[in-house]
Amino acid sequence: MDIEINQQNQEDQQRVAIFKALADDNRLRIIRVLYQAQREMTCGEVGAQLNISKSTVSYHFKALRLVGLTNTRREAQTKYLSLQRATFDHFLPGFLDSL
Amino acid sequence: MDIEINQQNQEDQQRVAIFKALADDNRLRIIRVLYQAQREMTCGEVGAQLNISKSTVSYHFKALRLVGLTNTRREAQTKYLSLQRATFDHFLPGFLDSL
DNA sequence: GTCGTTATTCGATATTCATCGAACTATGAG
DNA sequence: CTCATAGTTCGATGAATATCGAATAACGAC
Repeated sequence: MDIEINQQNQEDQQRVAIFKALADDNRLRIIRVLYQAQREMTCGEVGAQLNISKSTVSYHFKALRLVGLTNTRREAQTKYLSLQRATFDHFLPGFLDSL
Repeated sequence: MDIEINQQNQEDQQRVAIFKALADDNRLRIIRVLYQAQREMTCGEVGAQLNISKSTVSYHFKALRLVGLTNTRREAQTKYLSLQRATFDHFLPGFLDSL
C-alpha cells in the first residue's frame, strides 16, 4: 500500500518533470521538428530553426534529455538528436501523433 | 501557409499552457482524484486531499479551469469540479487512462 | 438584515525558469 | 601543437510560479 502510493508519487514526479519540459514553446518546436523529420538530426540543424542563441538552444536540449524525451549520439564533432519514443509512449500515448 | 503556421503556433500556445497546468504535483493529484472518482466533486472534497491552504487550492483550481482542463458548476454555496474530457482527448489522447 | 459556509482574490515572498554573451570543452584536420 | 567547428557551462538578470494568511465575495438559512 505504502509502496503503491510511493510508486505513484515517483511516477508523478516524472510526469511533472516531463510536463515541465514540454511546457515551453521552443522545446515543443524542437520535438515537432524531430518528429516530422522521422530521423535523427544534428543539434545545429535543429537549432537553426529556433531564433535564439546557441547557449539557450543547448539549455533546451539538455532539458529534454534530462527527462528522457530525447536521445543523444555523438559522432566526431557533431551530436545527433532523436526522440525517445518509449518515454512518449509510456507517459503520453498518442501525443506525438496529435502534433 | 502563414495561416497554417499561425494556426499551429496558436495550438502550441494552448499546448504550452496545458502542459504548464499539468506540470505541478498538486494539480496532477487533483486530476487523478477527479478521474478516479468518475464523478464531479465539490472543491472542498478535492481540496481535503491536498495538504495545503485553501487559497492555494483555489489557485490550482483556477489554473486548471483557465486552460480548459476542468469544468465548474455552481449549486448554492458549493461548486462542483469535473474533468473536461474533450480537452484531454484533443491534446492528450490516452493520457487520462495512463494515470 | 446577520450569520455560517464555501470559495476566490489580494499582497507579499521565496523559488524556479528562460535568456543572453562570455568562457570553456571536446573533437578532428592540417 | 594550433586552428576551426560543434556544443556545453557559467554568471547575471528579468519574468513567471507556488505559497501563505488576511480580506472579500457569493449564497442560503434564519
